[in-house]
Parts: sequence; C-alpha cells; structure tokens
Amino acid sequence: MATATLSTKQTIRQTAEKLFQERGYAAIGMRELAREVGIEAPSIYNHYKSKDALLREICFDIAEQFFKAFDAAVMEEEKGGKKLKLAIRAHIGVIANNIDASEVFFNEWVFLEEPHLAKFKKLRYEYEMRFRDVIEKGIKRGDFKKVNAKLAVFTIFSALNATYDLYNSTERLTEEEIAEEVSNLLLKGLKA
Amino acid sequence: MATATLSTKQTIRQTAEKLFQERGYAAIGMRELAREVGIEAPSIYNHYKSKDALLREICFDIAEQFFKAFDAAVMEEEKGGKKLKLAIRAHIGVIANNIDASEVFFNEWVFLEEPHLAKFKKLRYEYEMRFRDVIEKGIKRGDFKKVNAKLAVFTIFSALNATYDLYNSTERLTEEEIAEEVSNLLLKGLKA
DNA sequence: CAGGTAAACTAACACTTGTTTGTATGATGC
DNA sequence: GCATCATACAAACAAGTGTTAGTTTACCTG
Repeated sequence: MATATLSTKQTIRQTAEKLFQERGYAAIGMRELAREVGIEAPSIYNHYKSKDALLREICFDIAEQFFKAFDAAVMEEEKGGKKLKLAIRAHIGVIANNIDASEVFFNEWVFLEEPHLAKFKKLRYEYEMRFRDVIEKGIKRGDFKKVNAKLAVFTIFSALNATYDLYNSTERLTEEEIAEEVSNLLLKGLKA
Repeated sequence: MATATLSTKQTIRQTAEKLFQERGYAAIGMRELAREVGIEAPSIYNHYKSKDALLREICFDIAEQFFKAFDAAVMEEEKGGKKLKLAIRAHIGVIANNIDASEVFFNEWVFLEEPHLAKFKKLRYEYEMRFRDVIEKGIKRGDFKKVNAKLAVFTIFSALNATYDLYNSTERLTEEEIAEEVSNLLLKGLKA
C-alpha cells in the first residue's frame, strides 16, 4: 500500500503544495491548480471552501508537525549540545517529509486571512521560543557560549529552512547527513 | 542634501521595493503601487516600460551591488577566517543599505521573465561560487574544517539573508554588530 | 428499482489584472 | 510666442481573478 491511489482531495492538496511552493500562492489561480489536478476549477470547491482554506490547511498542518516532532525529540534531554542536535534533527525531519508543504509554510503564510493569520503568527512565535529556550538554558548550563540568543535562533532557523534547496541540489544528501552536518557546523563552527 | 526630494521615478522604485517586499510581487497591482506613490497607474508607464521592468531593475541593481561589495572587500585577503569575515561583512552591508530591495532580490526574482530570468540565475550562481571558493580555498589552506562546502555555503547564505528580520526585530543591532556576531557564530560555533 | 449523496460539469458573476490609447497640462528652448 | 517635450490623466481593452448557481453523472444504500 505504498502507492495507494490518492483521493481527489489529496491530489488537490498535494498539487497546491507543489504549485504554491514553485511560484507562490498569489501567482497560482484556481483554474491552473484545477488543470494540473485534471479537473475544472469549480470542482475544487466540492473539497475546499476557498483558496484561503486550502492554504490554511497546509500551513496549520505543518505547524502541528513541527511542534509534535520537537516535543517528541527534545522532551527528556537536558545537555545543551545534544538537545539542540535533537531539535535540529526533528525540524529537518519534518521538512524532509513535507518538502513542498514546508516551503509553503515558511514563505506563503503571509497570505492567510484574519483571524487565522494572527493565530498562525502566534504559533510561529511559540515555536521560535522553544528553540530560544534551548539556547538560553544551554548558555546558563555553560554548554554554550554567551551569544546573542535571538540572533543565534535566527541563524539556526534560516539555516534549517534552507534545507529545501539542499534536497533540490545536485549533491543529494540524506536527511540524516544534512541534520548531522548542519548541527555540527552550527555547534562547532567552520574554523579548524 | 541628505533628504533631497525624490523624483517620481525614484519614488516609484522605492515604493515598489517596499510593497514587493511586504506582500510579494504577484500580490501587488499597478493600481495599488500607483496609489501609494500618489499618481494613477498609467503614469507609471511614463517611467517604466512594464511591471517586469521594474522588478528587473531592482533585482539586477542589487546583484551588481553584491558583486562590487564582495570584490572590494575580499580581493587582497588570503587567510580563510578573515576572508570569510570580510565577505560576510560586505554582504550584510549591502543588505543593510537596501533592506527592502535585497529582500525582493532574494524572494521575488522567480517572477522575472525570460530571458532575464536565466541571466539572473546565472548571476546568483556565480555569486554563490565566490563564497564556495572562499570555503574551499580555506579548507585547502587548513584554515577550515573539512566540511561539505556546498552545505556550508547554503548555511551561510541563509543565515545572512535572514539579516532582514533582525533589522525589523525589537533588539535593534547595528550592521557591525550583526556582521560580527554572525561571522563569529559561523566560524567558532555555539559550543562552549 | 427509488432516493440520496458526492463530485464533476458548464455558464456566468462581479471584479481585478497589466497595459494602451488619446488627450490635457505645464515647463523648457528657440 | 510657438513648438517640443515630459509627464500626468481618464477611459477602455482583453484576459484573468475567486467564486456561485444550476445541472448532470455515477455510485451507494434501502
């Protein structure tokens, strides 16, 4: 059952993820989306209430996955370096399993309509704080240098969110390899 | 002459940078852009041939600035660590001086039309190679660890390109502070 | 076989898109 | 003072936007 036939709804979702990722939410029309799925535009409305509802489902689904993965991975660990490594691995794991959708999550959430936009921003902030906590606790424990925590989190996040490009690049690395190399780089630095 | 009155063309350019950055090229119409400038949509065409020409000017201008800044900063230095630091400082300098435009450069170039899109991609690749060169030469000289150069460049780039968010954030850091902290983090790592 | 439901369709709505045309206005150079 | 030029405008174009209405088709359940 590895390749079970997808339902129309699933196909719409998957195609939307791909198109929104490639050219952006605003640039994709319902007719183009429908054509790619193999149906007519109005038929989409049998499955999703609106274009915004489609984007919403994608964004919030991925948000939930990030939280679950983080909590499951990090819960019991205390040591700063190991803890951060686990968090990074979890984060990259979610991206790897949702390549298109996670790009939409990162870049297209701006098009969410209120009140969902506000709710989404709050979620993003909370997730960012999870990482900031790891850094700050790590500094307190003496595991990390006394860096600017906010800047460190920004650096880590942006590095992680570039993971997408690595998958699309020529030298294909596995999820594990990327997680290992990225966290090593961030923890130990480039200097010999 | 610090705040000379801007020409209409300059105002259009500046406003476009701001709006394209905030909501994306595809989401901004010529009428909205015009309204923000204080003129009517057709008047824009007295200054720019098309919407695409406007995006094109922004993207290629910034590209040129990145090249110039990199070359000026890095030319004479040989030592890997110092060289990378200078390159990072130069790159961040360009972003700092073109906050909105550089965000457009990073995120909206996908909407460029051929043949300019192809030309732009080539430029981006060349710039990436400049950094990759620094890493690889640094590894050969023994200045850097034997990391995956491609992954390191991706990490560095994405970290640098997040600089924008740091400017918009609450803890306002100066250009110098950001450059210093980011390059330290990337060179020496987080670990105590 | 009848009734209901899910999901597809065509046609159309009101509105917005980037852009062109033709024209008016106001400054500049002869 | 007259022509020229840049720049603004309103009006309009064809094409595309998200979405709704109304209808048809096919299948499941009683």
